[in-house]
Amino acid sequence: MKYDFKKIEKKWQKKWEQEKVFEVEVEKRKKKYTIIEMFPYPSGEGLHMGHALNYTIGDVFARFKRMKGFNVFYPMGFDSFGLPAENAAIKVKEHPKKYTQRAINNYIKQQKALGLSYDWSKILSTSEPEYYKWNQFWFLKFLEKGLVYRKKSFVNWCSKCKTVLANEQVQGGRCWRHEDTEVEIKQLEQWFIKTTAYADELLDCIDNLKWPDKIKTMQKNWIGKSHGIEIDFEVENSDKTTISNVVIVHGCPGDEEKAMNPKTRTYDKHWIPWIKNKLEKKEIKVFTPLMPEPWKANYSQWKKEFDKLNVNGKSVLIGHSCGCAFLVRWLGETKKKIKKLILVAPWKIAQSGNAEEEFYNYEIDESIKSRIDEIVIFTSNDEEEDGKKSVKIFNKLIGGEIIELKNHGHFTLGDMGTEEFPELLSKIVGNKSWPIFTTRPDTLFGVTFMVVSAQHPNLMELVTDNQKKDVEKFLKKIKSVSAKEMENLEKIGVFTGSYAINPVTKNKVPIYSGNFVVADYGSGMVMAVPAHDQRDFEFAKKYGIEIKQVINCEEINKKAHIGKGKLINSDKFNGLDNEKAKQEITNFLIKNKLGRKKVQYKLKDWLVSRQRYWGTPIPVVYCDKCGIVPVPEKNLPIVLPDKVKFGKGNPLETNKAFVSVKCPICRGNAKRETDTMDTFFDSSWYYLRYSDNKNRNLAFDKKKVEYWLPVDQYIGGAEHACMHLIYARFFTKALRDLGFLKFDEPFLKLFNQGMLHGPDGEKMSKSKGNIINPDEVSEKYGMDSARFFLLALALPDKSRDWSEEGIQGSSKFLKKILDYFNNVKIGKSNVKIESKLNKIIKEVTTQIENFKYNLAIIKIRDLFNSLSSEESKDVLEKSLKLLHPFCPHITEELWEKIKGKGFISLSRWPEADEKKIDENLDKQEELIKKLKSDIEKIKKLTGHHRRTPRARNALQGAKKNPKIYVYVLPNELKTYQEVEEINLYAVNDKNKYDPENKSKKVKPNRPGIYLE
RNA sequence: GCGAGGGUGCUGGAGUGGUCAAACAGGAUGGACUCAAAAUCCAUUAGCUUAGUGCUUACGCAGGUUCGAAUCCUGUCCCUCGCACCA
Repeated sequence: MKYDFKKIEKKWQKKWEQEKVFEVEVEKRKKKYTIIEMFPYPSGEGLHMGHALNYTIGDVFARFKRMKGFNVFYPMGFDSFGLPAENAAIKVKEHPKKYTQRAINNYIKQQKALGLSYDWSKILSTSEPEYYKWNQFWFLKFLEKGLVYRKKSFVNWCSKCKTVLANEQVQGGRCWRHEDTEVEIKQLEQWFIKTTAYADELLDCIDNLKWPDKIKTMQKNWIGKSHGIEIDFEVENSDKTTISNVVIVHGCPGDEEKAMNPKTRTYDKHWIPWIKNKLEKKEIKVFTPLMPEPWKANYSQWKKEFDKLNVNGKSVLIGHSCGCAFLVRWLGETKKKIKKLILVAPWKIAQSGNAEEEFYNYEIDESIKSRIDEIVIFTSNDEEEDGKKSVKIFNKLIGGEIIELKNHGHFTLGDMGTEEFPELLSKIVGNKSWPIFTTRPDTLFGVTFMVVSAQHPNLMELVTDNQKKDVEKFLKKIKSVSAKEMENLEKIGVFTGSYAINPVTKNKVPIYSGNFVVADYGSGMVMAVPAHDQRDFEFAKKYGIEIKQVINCEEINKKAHIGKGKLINSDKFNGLDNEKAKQEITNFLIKNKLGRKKVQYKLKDWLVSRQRYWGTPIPVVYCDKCGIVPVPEKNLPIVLPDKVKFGKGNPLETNKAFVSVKCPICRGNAKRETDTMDTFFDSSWYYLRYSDNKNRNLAFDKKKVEYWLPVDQYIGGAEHACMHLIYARFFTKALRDLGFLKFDEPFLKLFNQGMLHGPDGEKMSKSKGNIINPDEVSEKYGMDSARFFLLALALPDKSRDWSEEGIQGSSKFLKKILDYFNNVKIGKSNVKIESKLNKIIKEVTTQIENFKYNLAIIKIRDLFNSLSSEESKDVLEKSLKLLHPFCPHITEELWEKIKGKGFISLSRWPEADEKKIDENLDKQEELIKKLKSDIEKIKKLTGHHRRTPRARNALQGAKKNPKIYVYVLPNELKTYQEVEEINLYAVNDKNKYDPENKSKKVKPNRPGIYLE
């Protein structure tokens, strides 16, 4: 019979939709099960068969869990912001909004045609203001909490995407979207999210997740936690010890210090005496002038005092707090040239400062930065708000490097908890000390050189005039290396001219710049121990650097010695086992304040700003007076303007109406941020929004989120291991700490589906022309056939190739089932089939539970193949149910036929009845099968149809169409009873007819056969 | 280089100590049906041999453990995926 699959599919898809079969609501009493597939980016090209496979894998699971009695939450949405829409807009001149809407509509249509059981009422799309309003909301919350910050740093830029990229989006030095495009390193100011704040928790929770091990290890490696020690190495650059003097201007204390004597007052204390002492030991002249009446500081009085000092082009000026305000004003007025200006916790806000108002109220002269070699501003994460504002004010006009330290408050003794301020010291003397991270302190005595990253921002500070040419040549050379060569690049480097001093041996070792050191891991410089590190070894061999053995082993010739051993050449640590030495040396360094224990992560903060249009606008404005100002929550969403000009850079920049705004604080003129958010921001929390997708007042209702989330089963590709999946985990934790969520992890279980390749075994792509279109397949064979075929092909997490014959086979099988149900007589079933059915129910249930769909399908095939022309209604129903998750349409159709009403989609999954399972029946069946096949063979060889040469041979000496006698053991008589066209005897049968004594050879399960 | 997972018949892919020449499917070959084809059904599909039981060779390669290995162990080669100079 012919079947109109398309008609059946349409019929049921319509019914499911009309009767809202898959729509769910919070039902406190029912156990929920949430299944979410990574939502797609709606591409204009529509779905191909590979997508169909991905969704079907989830759908089978959802249908199964639903039948198992769970309140199944299975929504779908669209990750609709993103570059392709914008690029299409530029190319075909269609607005991204239109393009996206069209693509989404097409997706929905296609997805519905696949027979997926989504609850479409929960749909969302990230490019709608109702959604991205909450992106902006989260951004502001993060900002408040200090989880978002803006920083100038070295970032990755893709020239094709025309935007910066997050670390996670750079793969092997290339853009994740453009495998042929090497990213450029640029120094830019960008927005970052402090994912590193959760590095430890992200790492620790991984083990509790039921995720594929592969993904778990990938994430662990990405976070890359390692324990080690940071050792301070003094760095010497003979060219740069050219400071004539250092002047430190203290801040302004409150009135209470007026009466205090020099011993008890604090304003010229905290780190000032310490730094003075340190510098004087290095024979640097230090002035720490006491300014007149600092509790009511007056600029001209201070100036009089200050002018007494010899400030010249080689001076370093340091200010603390309002001392900074003084220095900047003084530098502006006198137009003096100096070497360095260092502002420590600067202050420029009159209302909250201790000095007279006129002291602060002056215009900063921007030109001073042209007269100073280096400007540095120190601040702290826990500085007061006005202090932070002051930093921004100074930085905006005179620039300079901002160094934010942790828990230093206003850099007074109480705030810092110590008078030591080594960061300042190193800034004054020009990075005189570098902290070096190592996990091998046991080899410290074997350090024979240092290597600093060629990309390090402070590299040039180490380079002496003599070496400048060489270094520049080297930098040029490594820049021209193509991405391909990067893969097994030779380690090369160049001497910088500077030396480092080993803190324990006091040996002077050369500092090289090398292409194999990562700039932003550790401090960007490594201590090299060529005897015990392969990389260092190669480098040392190449440049003829000394190789000093410190762990006892054989002569080192071709390879470094990496393993264990006892220490040698290591002074008082000699003879120690190297593992033991690690601890001892670490303790020694800590005791002598030469180093500290350090945990180092590979994970970096997430760069979220993008210089593109089609994304969520970042909700801040830049005000000339107030600096960076967050947009008040009540003004959200900041809607992306429709009317923009595409083509040159970010269209938002040229949109005046969007850019020019009033400052929310001072009402003055301000500029809106034109960067948009990385679309991974959108996808970091969409699963939460599903639970309450229409809420206009909240991102989601707490009760709804708490019922439906976290996701029980998440399904998606492995390519997101270190991107989406880390961001989403971070988000969940951050929102938890902001009080929005109660759980720690978004996705309890994760399944990675495999990929569907084209018939040629290649990845499906338009350019290869091997794309299989689901619409066409469904037209030809029906969607159920396609689903059945795709899932039968391989384990769902393995990749597979599409094949036309394959789907024909599946289609045949389904037709057979339809035929069978059209002809089957409903009556009684025998014990055998009952046993088989129950056994298979048991197997299929666990197989689906464990995503072994292909094995489940094998069993289901076996089951249907064993059904006879008459079966009980119960057997038929249960069999259909087993098939339903895979082939939802035809099973609904057949269900209607035998049951008359209701949806099989909503029926209960069958339970296996253990009592009915009889293992022996199976074995018996096999024996019969074997005997039947033997008889078949004999008949063929002796019958009329002998067309093969073999059959002709075999016939010699045998009668045509002989009678067949079969002898079995008496207890097996019953087993073989049903084999037709033979004469069956038990070996001890009285009536036996056995001229050749065949019965003597009969063994258990092995009948004897005699032909007459 | 490191980490993870693999290598089974013509193909996809089951199988983790005997019941395995190896599920299930696809392909191929032969047969039944038919005037013929498609569809359907049946059989065969490592080699030799027998009516049948039998024998030989096989689960990347080479060894080992065992009464017995696709399955356990050791070494080795190859493939796929991920990270990539992380100190």
